[in-house]
Amino acid sequence: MIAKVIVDVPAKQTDRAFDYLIPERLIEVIQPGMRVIVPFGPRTIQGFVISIEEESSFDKLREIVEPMDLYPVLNPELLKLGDWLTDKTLSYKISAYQVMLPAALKAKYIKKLKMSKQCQINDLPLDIQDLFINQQEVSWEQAVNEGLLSLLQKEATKGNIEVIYEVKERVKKKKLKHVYPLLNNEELMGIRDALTSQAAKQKVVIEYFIDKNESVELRELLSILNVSSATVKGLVQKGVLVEKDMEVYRDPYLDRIFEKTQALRLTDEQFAAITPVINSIEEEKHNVFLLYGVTGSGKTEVYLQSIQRILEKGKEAIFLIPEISLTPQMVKRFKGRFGNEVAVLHSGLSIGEKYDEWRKIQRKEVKVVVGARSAIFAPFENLGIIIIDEEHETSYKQEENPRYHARDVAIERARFHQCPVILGSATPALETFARAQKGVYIKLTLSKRMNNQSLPTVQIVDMREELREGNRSMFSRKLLEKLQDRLEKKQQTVLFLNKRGHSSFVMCRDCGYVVNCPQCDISLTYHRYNEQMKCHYCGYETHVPTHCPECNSEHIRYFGTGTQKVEEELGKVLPEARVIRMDVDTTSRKGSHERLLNDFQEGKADILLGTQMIAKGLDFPNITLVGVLSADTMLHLPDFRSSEKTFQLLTQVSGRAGRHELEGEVIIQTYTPEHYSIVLAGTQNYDHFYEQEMMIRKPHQYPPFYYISLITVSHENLMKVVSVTEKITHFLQARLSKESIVLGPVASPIPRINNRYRYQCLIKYKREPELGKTLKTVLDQYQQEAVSNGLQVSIDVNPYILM
DNA sequence: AGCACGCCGACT
DNA sequence: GTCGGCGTGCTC
Repeated sequence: MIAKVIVDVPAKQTDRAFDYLIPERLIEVIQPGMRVIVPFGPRTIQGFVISIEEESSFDKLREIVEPMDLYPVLNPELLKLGDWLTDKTLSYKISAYQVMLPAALKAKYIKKLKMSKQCQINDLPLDIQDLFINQQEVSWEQAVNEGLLSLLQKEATKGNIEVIYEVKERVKKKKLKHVYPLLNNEELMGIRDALTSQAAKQKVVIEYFIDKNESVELRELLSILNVSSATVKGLVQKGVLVEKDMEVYRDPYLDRIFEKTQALRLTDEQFAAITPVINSIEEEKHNVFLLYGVTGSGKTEVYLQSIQRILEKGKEAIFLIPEISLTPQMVKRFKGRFGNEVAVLHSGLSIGEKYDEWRKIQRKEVKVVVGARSAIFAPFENLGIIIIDEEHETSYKQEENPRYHARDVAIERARFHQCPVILGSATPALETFARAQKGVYIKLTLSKRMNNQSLPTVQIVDMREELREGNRSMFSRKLLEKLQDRLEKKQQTVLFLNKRGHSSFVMCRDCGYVVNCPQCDISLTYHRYNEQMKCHYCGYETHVPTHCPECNSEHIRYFGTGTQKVEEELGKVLPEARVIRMDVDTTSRKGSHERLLNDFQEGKADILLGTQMIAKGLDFPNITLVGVLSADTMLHLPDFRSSEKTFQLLTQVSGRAGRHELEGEVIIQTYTPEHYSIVLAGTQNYDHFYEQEMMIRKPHQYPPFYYISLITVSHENLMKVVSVTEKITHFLQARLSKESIVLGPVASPIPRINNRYRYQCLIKYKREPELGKTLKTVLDQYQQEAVSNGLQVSIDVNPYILM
């Protein structure tokens, strides 16, 4: 029997199945979807069996060494999905399979040197003999470090030394030692009575098991009975007890009790929204729904009850949520409703923890997965629904290969399972809303907040005006006044600082010189804790200069506003306010995110100050004021979606206020109060924004009117980059239809990263069925060059970031 | 991706 | 004459 195997070598030439002989003893064992260890050239590597066949056209077949799994890690659906993913994202098969699995299943390779069997230690040169005196094998690294590599290689050609390649699992299954008695109570009593008085401790252990004749964790037993492991070992030797390793899960939520919650009564609107979903579930029909509901309109309850119905039908559900809003609050809602039917997958978990959550899914021990982007690949086999909350979030798009969008994968999987998809948002992506308008998706609307609470009132403050009237602080008078008011009323405020596109850079106040990265054409970001400036792209780090390198002025310092700075300023203007700051610095430690939010919820602070991460999901009754310190920082990014992103963010943040009994107020500070995305965020009118934005996208031929694909070329040599990009552009212009637009070559918005120049070519098209093939030819042509001369070509179909 | 094979310059 | 540079091509 032959296994077709995709090997773990992400390269153009190896991006196809290789045939392997299945040895006799493994014929019943090896199945499609399993990971196997195979010889590949001189190495041994990991591979995925994609199918099993009778024969092969290749005549020098080698054998599979061994399987790495007891059961397939990829089911037939996921194997097929891998093909689809490869096709859509122009990525390698192996990368597609790897992205669908937890990182723990990615192989680790070890290279070692070993003395051959026929070789005696005296046959080796003296320098090497030391190495093998006390050990059989020497790691490759050690050989390199001790500079013995060339000597060893010489011996290897003589046949005295062998090079071994080993495939290792990245993560071990966590195991705990358990013990249990082999005998029944009567026999145990017999043994007990036969024990001499010296064996008092053994007696204690036996009595424990007489009382409780079942398996117990060794460590626990030792601590309960206060005996040593030697005691237990003695009994094991006598054949009274047995030890065995029991596999356990690393459960990040182990000691937590989740209060059981019941389904809430739906409002009329919620009921109207859920009905078509339920119908779709009952009819096992594939539909895509857009659940378009204003902030605080109770979308989550609709999700929960849809999932409830899926569980009643014995099916499974995937619930996606952006990493940033995968808060403990959210987890609590799911675990509270569905108990241990829920697995949670997010980046805060260790590799081992993720692996364990994944195995719970694989073994059908859970029915619901709550997770960020990659949870879309949860290995369910009987999927009943996929829900994507905050579907407009850009984090659903993976920015490395394979560059997939979770929304597309969701729809593909749902099509396979003939089940519904719910895309939920108060501010849908323009593409999504357009499809809903066209009837491709079914639009379900929640226009009212729960408890009939009105949306918060929004005021836009012109910061230029403030400046003109002599207020140079970062708080407008209006915001300050409201802040004071909330302090007096003992109500809470959320202050939002949009840092994206506004990181603190170092600038000379005399000549305007900005410190840039010497290798990448972007400004360095100032980090206060070590007084250093760092490049976001290549990691270059340097001290803040004391004098301007251009004009030698001493007035060189950092600009821009960080959360720390705001916190300081707050301390000056409102010294009595208690502030909790949430940003990457204060939430990097595990669990600190949760702790800070808990503190805020419990009223231990008056003001919650933070970045993106507080824009979503916060749902605390006492928040009545939201302040946005600078609304327009991301408006000037070189991205056609910047207005959309600004509107979405402002609307999301505003939605944090007044979600319960108390009414909410929002203050948005801006330097461009006339910009439509800010004006309309003020009225919180998405429909209006949609129309306005569509009117702008249309003449510029941007999505949703056109699809786009982006090709980025990079190389150390600027001329090379330009000429290759030019060639690609011409090639595409010749190949694509007249209706399509090929733009370029142009310098990328980040024209240089790590000393590599970057040029790009943007394709806009409405219908281009052969585009995938054409782009693949471009990749085939130039990816070969990558090895020989360092040219890199990357293609992003439907990019979210044009950089 | 690794690695071997193979063909040309600068050294014992 | 050989050691070693990296261009080329293969891995079931």
